[in-house]
Amino acid sequence: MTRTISKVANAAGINIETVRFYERKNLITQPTKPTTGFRHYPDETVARIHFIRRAQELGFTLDEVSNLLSLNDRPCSQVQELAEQKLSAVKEKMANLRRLENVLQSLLTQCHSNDDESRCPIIHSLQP
Amino acid sequence: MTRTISKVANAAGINIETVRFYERKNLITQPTKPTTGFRHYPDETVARIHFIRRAQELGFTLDEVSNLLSLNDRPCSQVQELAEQKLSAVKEKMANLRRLENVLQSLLTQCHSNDDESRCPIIHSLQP
DNA sequence: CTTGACTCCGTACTATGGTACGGCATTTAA
DNA sequence: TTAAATGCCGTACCATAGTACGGAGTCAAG
Repeated sequence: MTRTISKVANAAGINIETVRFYERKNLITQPTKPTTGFRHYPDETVARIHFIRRAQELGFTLDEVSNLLSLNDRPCSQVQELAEQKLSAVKEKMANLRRLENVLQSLLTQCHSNDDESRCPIIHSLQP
Repeated sequence: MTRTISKVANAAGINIETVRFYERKNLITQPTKPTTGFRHYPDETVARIHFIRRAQELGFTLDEVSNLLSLNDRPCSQVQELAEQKLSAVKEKMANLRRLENVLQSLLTQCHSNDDESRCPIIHSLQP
Protein backbone atom coordinates (compact mmCIF):
# COMPACT_ATOMS: atom_id res chain seq x y z
CA MET A 1 0.00 0.00 0.00
CA THR A 2 1.35 3.40 -0.93
CA ARG A 3 1.61 5.92 1.86
CA THR A 4 1.76 9.40 0.40
CA ILE A 5 2.47 12.47 2.47
CA SER A 6 -1.14 13.12 3.34
CA LYS A 7 -1.50 9.59 4.66
CA VAL A 8 1.54 10.17 6.82
CA ALA A 9 0.16 13.44 8.12
CA ASN A 10 -3.18 11.84 8.86
CA ALA A 11 -1.69 8.79 10.52
CA ALA A 12 0.53 10.96 12.67
CA GLY A 13 -2.18 13.49 13.36
CA ILE A 14 -0.25 16.48 12.10
CA ASN A 15 -0.50 18.93 9.23
CA ILE A 16 1.00 18.01 5.86
CA GLU A 17 2.97 21.23 5.99
CA THR A 18 4.38 20.17 9.32
CA VAL A 19 5.58 16.91 7.76
CA ARG A 20 7.42 18.95 5.14
CA PHE A 21 8.70 21.24 7.87
CA TYR A 22 10.13 18.26 9.73
CA GLU A 23 11.76 17.11 6.50
CA ARG A 24 13.38 20.49 6.09
CA LYS A 25 14.58 20.24 9.69
CA ASN A 26 15.95 16.76 8.96
CA LEU A 27 13.86 15.32 11.75
CA ILE A 28 12.46 12.81 9.29
CA THR A 29 13.96 11.56 6.04
CA GLN A 30 12.31 12.55 2.80
CA PRO A 31 11.95 9.41 0.69
CA THR A 32 13.51 9.64 -2.77
CA LYS A 33 11.07 10.75 -5.41
CA PRO A 34 10.27 8.03 -7.97
CA THR A 35 11.14 8.85 -11.57
CA THR A 36 7.44 9.30 -12.08
CA GLY A 37 4.82 9.75 -9.39
CA PHE A 38 4.69 10.71 -5.74
CA ARG A 39 7.00 9.86 -2.89
CA HIS A 40 5.85 7.11 -0.63
CA TYR A 41 6.68 6.91 3.00
CA PRO A 42 7.61 3.90 5.14
CA ASP A 43 6.07 3.01 8.52
CA GLU A 44 9.16 4.40 10.19
CA THR A 45 8.22 7.92 9.22
CA VAL A 46 4.94 7.76 11.10
CA ALA A 47 6.66 6.16 14.07
CA ARG A 48 9.29 8.85 14.01
CA ILE A 49 6.72 11.63 14.01
CA HIS A 50 5.03 10.00 16.99
CA PHE A 51 8.41 9.97 18.70
CA ILE A 52 8.91 13.64 17.94
CA ARG A 53 5.48 14.57 19.28
CA ARG A 54 5.91 12.57 22.45
CA ALA A 55 9.28 14.14 23.05
CA GLN A 56 7.75 17.58 22.50
CA GLU A 57 5.11 16.76 25.09
CA LEU A 58 7.97 16.07 27.47
CA GLY A 59 9.07 19.64 26.88
CA PHE A 60 11.91 18.99 24.45
CA THR A 61 12.44 21.55 21.68
CA LEU A 62 12.82 20.33 18.11
CA ASP A 63 16.56 20.88 18.35
CA GLU A 64 16.64 18.69 21.42
CA VAL A 65 14.47 16.12 19.71
CA SER A 66 16.96 16.15 16.87
CA ASN A 67 19.59 15.45 19.48
CA LEU A 68 17.56 12.65 21.00
CA LEU A 69 17.06 11.07 17.61
CA SER A 70 20.78 11.12 16.95
CA LEU A 71 21.24 9.54 20.38
CA ASN A 72 19.11 6.62 19.36
CA ASP A 73 21.95 4.18 19.41
CA ARG A 74 24.00 6.05 21.93
CA PRO A 75 24.51 5.11 25.56
CA CYS A 76 21.67 5.66 28.00
CA SER A 77 23.81 8.01 30.09
CA GLN A 78 23.81 10.63 27.35
CA VAL A 79 20.04 10.56 27.08
CA GLN A 80 19.78 10.79 30.86
CA GLU A 81 21.85 13.91 30.90
CA LEU A 82 19.44 15.68 28.57
CA ALA A 83 16.44 14.49 30.53
CA GLU A 84 17.99 15.63 33.80
CA GLN A 85 18.53 19.09 32.40
CA LYS A 86 14.88 19.18 31.36
CA LEU A 87 13.77 18.02 34.78
CA SER A 88 15.74 20.77 36.47
CA ALA A 89 14.23 23.37 34.17
CA VAL A 90 10.76 22.06 34.91
CA LYS A 91 11.35 22.16 38.66
CA GLU A 92 12.64 25.68 38.47
CA LYS A 93 9.65 26.84 36.48
CA MET A 94 7.34 25.22 39.01
CA ALA A 95 9.07 26.86 41.94
CA ASN A 96 8.61 30.22 40.25
CA LEU A 97 4.96 29.55 39.56
CA ARG A 98 4.48 28.49 43.15
CA ARG A 99 5.86 31.82 44.30
CA LEU A 100 3.54 33.63 41.95
CA GLU A 101 0.61 31.58 43.13
CA ASN A 102 1.32 32.58 46.71
CA VAL A 103 1.64 36.23 45.80
CA LEU A 104 -1.58 36.25 43.78
CA GLN A 105 -3.41 34.29 46.46
CA SER A 106 -2.37 36.62 49.25
CA LEU A 107 -3.23 39.68 47.18
CA LEU A 108 -6.64 38.25 46.42
CA THR A 109 -7.20 37.57 50.10
CA GLN A 110 -6.42 41.21 50.78
CA CYS A 111 -8.92 42.20 48.08
CA HIS A 112 -11.63 40.12 49.70
CA SER A 113 -11.33 42.05 52.93
CA ASN A 114 -11.22 45.39 51.15
CA ASP A 115 -14.19 47.81 51.33
CA ASP A 116 -12.85 50.55 49.06
CA GLU A 117 -13.53 49.70 45.40
CA SER A 118 -11.35 52.57 44.25
CA ARG A 119 -8.30 51.45 46.19
CA CYS A 120 -7.23 47.96 45.15
CA PRO A 121 -4.50 46.19 47.14
CA ILE A 122 -3.22 44.53 43.98
CA ILE A 123 -2.81 47.77 42.11
CA HIS A 124 -1.18 49.22 45.18
CA SER A 125 1.32 46.38 45.28
CA LEU A 126 2.27 46.98 41.66
CA GLN A 127 3.24 50.60 42.27
CA PRO A 128 6.98 51.28 42.50
CA MET B 1 18.52 64.48 36.65
CA THR B 2 17.82 63.65 33.03
CA ARG B 3 17.26 59.98 32.39
CA THR B 4 17.70 59.26 28.70
CA ILE B 5 16.82 55.92 27.18
CA SER B 6 20.24 54.40 27.77
CA LYS B 7 20.03 55.27 31.46
CA VAL B 8 16.66 53.53 31.60
CA ALA B 9 18.02 50.48 29.84
CA ASN B 10 21.00 50.35 32.17
CA ALA B 11 18.96 50.89 35.30
CA ALA B 12 16.55 48.17 34.26
CA GLY B 13 19.27 45.85 33.02
CA ILE B 14 17.88 45.48 29.54
CA ASN B 15 18.92 46.42 26.01
CA ILE B 16 18.04 49.88 24.68
CA GLU B 17 16.34 48.20 21.75
CA THR B 18 14.21 46.24 24.17
CA VAL B 19 13.09 49.49 25.79
CA ARG B 20 12.00 50.73 22.37
CA PHE B 21 10.38 47.38 21.71
CA TYR B 22 8.36 47.70 24.93
CA GLU B 23 7.33 51.18 23.84
CA ARG B 24 6.10 49.83 20.53
CA LYS B 25 4.18 47.18 22.45
CA ASN B 26 2.72 49.87 24.72
CA LEU B 27 4.08 48.13 27.77
CA ILE B 28 5.74 51.38 28.78
CA THR B 29 4.82 54.92 27.80
CA GLN B 30 7.16 56.79 25.53
CA PRO B 31 7.68 60.26 27.05
CA THR B 32 6.88 63.17 24.74
CA LYS B 33 9.89 64.38 22.82
CA PRO B 34 10.98 67.91 23.81
CA THR B 35 10.96 70.53 21.02
CA THR B 36 14.69 70.20 21.04
CA GLY B 37 16.70 67.42 22.60
CA PHE B 38 16.18 63.88 23.81
CA ARG B 39 13.28 62.30 25.65
CA HIS B 40 13.72 61.88 29.34
CA TYR B 41 12.13 59.10 31.30
CA PRO B 42 10.55 59.15 34.77
CA ASP B 43 11.38 56.71 37.60
CA GLU B 44 8.13 54.98 36.84
CA THR B 45 9.48 53.61 33.56
CA VAL B 46 12.29 51.79 35.29
CA ALA B 47 9.90 50.44 37.90
CA ARG B 48 7.55 49.31 35.19
CA ILE B 49 10.29 47.47 33.33
CA HIS B 50 11.28 45.75 36.55
CA PHE B 51 7.69 44.68 36.95
CA ILE B 52 7.58 43.39 33.38
CA ARG B 53 10.76 41.37 33.84
CA ARG B 54 9.58 39.91 37.13
CA ALA B 55 6.31 38.88 35.55
CA GLN B 56 8.20 37.35 32.64
CA GLU B 57 10.37 35.39 35.00
CA LEU B 58 7.17 34.01 36.42
CA GLY B 59 6.20 32.71 33.02
CA PHE B 60 3.87 35.43 31.83
CA THR B 61 4.02 36.35 28.15
CA LEU B 62 4.25 40.03 27.21
CA ASP B 63 0.57 39.95 26.29
CA GLU B 64 -0.26 38.66 29.75
CA VAL B 65 1.96 41.29 31.30
CA SER B 66 0.12 43.88 29.26
CA ASN B 67 -3.06 42.55 30.79
CA LEU B 68 -1.65 42.72 34.29
CA LEU B 69 -0.55 46.28 33.72
CA SER B 70 -3.96 47.26 32.40
CA LEU B 71 -5.42 46.37 35.79
CA ASN B 72 -4.09 49.73 36.89
CA ASP B 73 -7.12 51.97 36.34
CA ARG B 74 -9.87 49.56 37.20
CA PRO B 75 -12.07 49.14 40.27
CA CYS B 76 -10.88 46.54 42.73
CA SER B 77 -13.54 44.01 41.74
CA GLN B 78 -12.38 44.00 38.12
CA VAL B 79 -8.79 43.70 39.18
CA GLN B 80 -9.76 40.76 41.35
CA GLU B 81 -11.49 39.06 38.47
CA LEU B 82 -8.42 39.29 36.26
CA ALA B 83 -6.15 38.25 39.08
CA GLU B 84 -8.33 35.22 39.69
CA GLN B 85 -8.06 34.30 36.01
CA LYS B 86 -4.29 34.62 36.30
CA LEU B 87 -4.30 32.47 39.40
CA SER B 88 -6.24 29.77 37.57
CA ALA B 89 -3.84 29.97 34.65
CA VAL B 90 -0.91 29.65 37.01
CA LYS B 91 -2.47 26.62 38.70
CA GLU B 92 -3.10 25.00 35.35
CA LYS B 93 0.45 25.66 34.19
CA MET B 94 1.70 24.10 37.40
CA ALA B 95 -0.47 21.04 36.99
CA ASN B 96 0.95 20.54 33.49
CA LEU B 97 4.48 20.95 34.72
CA ARG B 98 3.80 18.55 37.56
CA ARG B 99 2.67 15.89 35.10
CA LEU B 100 5.78 16.50 33.05
CA GLU B 101 7.93 16.31 36.15
CA ASN B 102 6.45 12.96 37.11
CA VAL B 103 6.98 11.49 33.68
CA LEU B 104 10.56 12.68 33.48
CA GLN B 105 11.28 11.58 37.03
CA SER B 106 9.94 8.09 36.51
CA LEU B 107 11.82 7.72 33.24
CA LEU B 108 15.03 8.82 34.93
CA THR B 109 14.44 6.40 37.78
CA GLN B 110 14.16 3.65 35.21
CA CYS B 111 17.42 4.84 33.68
CA HIS B 112 19.16 4.71 37.06
CA SER B 113 18.26 1.08 37.56
CA ASN B 114 19.23 0.21 34.03
CA ASP B 115 22.47 -1.70 33.53
CA ASP B 116 22.19 -1.90 29.76
CA GLU B 117 23.81 1.26 28.41
CA SER B 118 22.70 0.39 24.90
CA ARG B 119 19.02 0.23 25.75
CA CYS B 120 17.76 3.51 27.19
CA PRO B 121 14.31 3.45 28.84
CA ILE B 122 13.65 7.02 27.71
CA ILE B 123 14.36 6.32 24.07
CA HIS B 124 12.41 3.11 24.44
CA SER B 125 9.40 4.96 25.89
CA LEU B 126 9.39 7.37 22.98
CA GLN B 127 9.34 4.58 20.44
CA PRO B 128 5.94 3.42 19.14
C1' DC C 1 33.83 74.33 17.05
C1' DT C 2 34.78 69.90 16.02
C1' DT C 3 34.60 65.13 17.41
C1' DG C 4 32.66 61.40 19.54
C1' DA C 5 28.88 59.62 22.00
C1' DC C 6 24.31 59.31 22.28
C1' DT C 7 19.27 59.59 20.52
C1' DC C 8 15.64 58.91 17.15
C1' DC C 9 13.24 56.33 13.74
C1' DG C 10 12.15 53.00 10.51
C1' DT C 11 13.10 48.85 8.90
C1' DA C 12 15.12 44.40 8.71
C1' DC C 13 16.87 40.37 10.80
C1' DT C 14 17.37 36.50 14.57
C1' DA C 15 15.28 31.94 16.48
C1' DT C 16 11.27 28.73 17.31
C1' DG C 17 7.45 26.06 15.49
C1' DG C 18 4.78 25.95 12.47
C1' DT C 19 0.99 27.41 8.49
C1' DA C 20 -0.45 29.10 3.91
C1' DC C 21 -0.16 29.86 -0.98
C1' DG C 22 0.61 29.72 -5.97
C1' DG C 23 1.74 27.19 -9.92
C1' DC C 24 2.75 23.12 -11.95
C1' DA C 25 2.88 17.74 -12.13
C1' DT C 26 0.64 13.58 -11.38
C1' DT C 27 -2.85 10.44 -9.86
C1' DT C 28 -7.43 8.76 -9.35
C1' DA C 29 -12.44 8.56 -9.74
C1' DA C 30 -16.48 9.29 -12.50
C1' DT D 1 -10.85 10.74 -20.89
C1' DT D 2 -11.32 14.52 -18.29
C1' DA D 3 -11.85 16.94 -13.96
C1' DA D 4 -11.05 16.88 -9.12
C1' DA D 5 -7.84 15.73 -5.75
C1' DT D 6 -3.05 15.25 -4.31
C1' DG D 7 1.68 15.93 -4.51
C1' DC D 8 5.76 18.88 -5.12
C1' DC D 9 8.42 22.95 -4.39
C1' DG D 10 9.71 27.41 -3.24
C1' DT D 11 8.59 31.05 -0.83
C1' DA D 12 6.06 33.95 2.21
C1' DC D 13 3.66 34.52 6.31
C1' DC D 14 1.91 33.95 11.55
C1' DA D 15 3.12 34.82 16.63
C1' DT D 16 6.64 35.53 20.33
C1' DA D 17 10.53 38.17 22.10
C1' DG D 18 13.66 40.48 21.03
C1' DT D 19 18.34 42.45 18.37
C1' DA D 20 20.80 44.99 14.72
C1' DC D 21 21.53 48.68 11.59
C1' DG D 22 21.83 52.92 8.87
C1' DG D 23 21.32 57.68 8.60
C1' DA D 24 20.03 61.66 10.53
C1' DG D 25 19.75 64.80 14.64
C1' DT D 26 21.62 66.42 19.13
C1' DC D 27 24.51 66.94 23.10
C1' DA D 28 28.85 67.56 25.72
C1' DA D 29 33.84 67.69 26.30
C1' DG D 30 38.14 69.17 24.73
